[in-house]
Amino acid sequence: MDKGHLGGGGGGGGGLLALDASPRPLGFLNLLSPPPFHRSTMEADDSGGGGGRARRSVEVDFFSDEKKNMKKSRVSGGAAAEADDAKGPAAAGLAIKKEDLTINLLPAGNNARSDRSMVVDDDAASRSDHEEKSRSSNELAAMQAELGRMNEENQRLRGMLTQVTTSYQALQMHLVALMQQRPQMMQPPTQPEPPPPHQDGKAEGAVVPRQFLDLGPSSGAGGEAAEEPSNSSTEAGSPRRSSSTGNKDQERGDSPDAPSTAAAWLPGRAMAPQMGAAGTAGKSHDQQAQDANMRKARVSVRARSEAPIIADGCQWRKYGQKMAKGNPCPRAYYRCTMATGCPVRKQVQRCAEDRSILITTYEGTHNHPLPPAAMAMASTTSAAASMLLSGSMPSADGAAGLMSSNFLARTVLPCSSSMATISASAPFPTVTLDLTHAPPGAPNAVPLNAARPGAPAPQFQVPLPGGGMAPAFAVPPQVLYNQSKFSGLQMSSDSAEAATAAAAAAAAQFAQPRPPIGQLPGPLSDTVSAAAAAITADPNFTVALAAAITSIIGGQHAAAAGNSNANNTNTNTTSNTNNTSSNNTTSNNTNSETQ
DNA sequence: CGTCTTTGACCTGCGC
DNA sequence: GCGCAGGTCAAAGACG
Repeated sequence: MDKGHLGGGGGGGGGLLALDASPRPLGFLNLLSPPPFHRSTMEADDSGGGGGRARRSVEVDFFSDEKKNMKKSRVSGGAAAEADDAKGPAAAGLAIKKEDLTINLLPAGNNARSDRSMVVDDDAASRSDHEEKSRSSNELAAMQAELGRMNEENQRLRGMLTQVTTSYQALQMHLVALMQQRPQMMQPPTQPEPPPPHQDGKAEGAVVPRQFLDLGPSSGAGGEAAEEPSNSSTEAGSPRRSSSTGNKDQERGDSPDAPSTAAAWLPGRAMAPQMGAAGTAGKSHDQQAQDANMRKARVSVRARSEAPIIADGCQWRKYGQKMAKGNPCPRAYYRCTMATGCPVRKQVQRCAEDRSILITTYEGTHNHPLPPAAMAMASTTSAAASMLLSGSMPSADGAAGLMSSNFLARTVLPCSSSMATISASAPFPTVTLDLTHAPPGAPNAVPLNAARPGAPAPQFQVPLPGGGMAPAFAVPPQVLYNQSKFSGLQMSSDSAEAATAAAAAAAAQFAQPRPPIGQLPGPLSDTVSAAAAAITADPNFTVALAAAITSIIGGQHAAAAGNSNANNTNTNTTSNTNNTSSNNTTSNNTNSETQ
């Protein structure tokens, strides 16, 4: 049954449901990616005017508002644009909060004033009445004072957020740069040019640990990154062996060197060629095997969602659909289109047992800058893949490796042994992040789309830590936390630190935001609580607040370390991250515990 | 007209 | 060697 394609999926494109769900699951926050605010996915853009992407899929984008704004700047490529948007939206989000605040609270205040005026004019008012008025005006004053404070706080947080966003962007770019560089360094085998002094990651002592940690992105010699050395920005020009990932032509092998390149990252057919012909190019068998595995490493995310696809911040193009054996639901194949030659692909399929569960499997590492919104997922997946590969690399030591991987999984997700599973038995090593099960203490498996009853089938935003990108699931805090830890521990790579930091922030987010609000003391408590409730009811506010708090927390950490948040991160990134990672991880734990 | 989705055909790997 | 299944290609059609 080769032709197992579903006849219909979207039938010609119907329409993308760019639902603008104002009510967003409070649970989702993308830490590192400041842009959680504008989480507008590229797909969202499409819904607007761009090409016919509208029909792409029924993704729910909670940030469609921002999206609309972004739409104008839509962009083709926009990494830079994204960055800018990241800030803008974020600010916008905060601004909105203020407005909401004003809307919710001022009315009461105005009324109060009116009442007061009336009281003044009305001498006949009873004394008790007068007292009551006075009291209310006092309350009003208090409230206003409180409001003012909140506004100031808001401003402050906004500033911090902006700062963090900036730092984040810088870090991201730095990471990308590193990722691009590394492949080149590790590619000597396939490149005629004389290898730098220590090129080979395997040979270089200093690099070894690093490689272990960096698998994801660089995938060292083999990862997609390796395949696409540095074509992220200038893919077209570089002579680079037809940047495997390059354009379709190249992918298809049209290009002269297609065999080695195109095949390089093409899963099915690529592997063989890679290991065979390409392999002969010069890599040792071990190296080849390693590369192959890296390429094959997959990260699967299981989450409940009614949406056909999760918005992970990246732009995907569907290139195939097939019925998979043993599952009545079709499997859809998507390819990242944010960059021409991006090797990243993902498969989306619903769980046969529980169709409410969406299984998204990522393969490969982006070879281009990612919008903040996409950083979390990307980093997480690459980190997970890295961990997986490093731990289960057949060539290294199969059994032991696998064991260590599982160990890591357990270690990383102590709260839920089922949260993450690592399988090396499959055709390709796969890490499965199961977000369908809430860890102990958590409300319980929270249907992502059910996070908010009234909300339209959402797409969950997965606050994956990794450097930021947050895929898209509205997961329960606990889940996020675990997720964060998972990523944090897993990633030893540059992104790992970011991820870790994000994780910490995430943990903190859920931990700190609300309590304070609910703890407002005094007679104002009721009123303020009501107002706060109204305000916090707005997902945007929650997100913004969480992000702000996150930034604060991050700042504290940084301060502790004697560096700014950005510096801290950058430092980690540039230097060897081992210690840093662990530190960050620790921080995460601490934060989470705090909560 | 350009871009994206659909979907039948094709390729490749794997088990028997 | 054969059949099956997974994965990808690419022509055709749909959509804005």
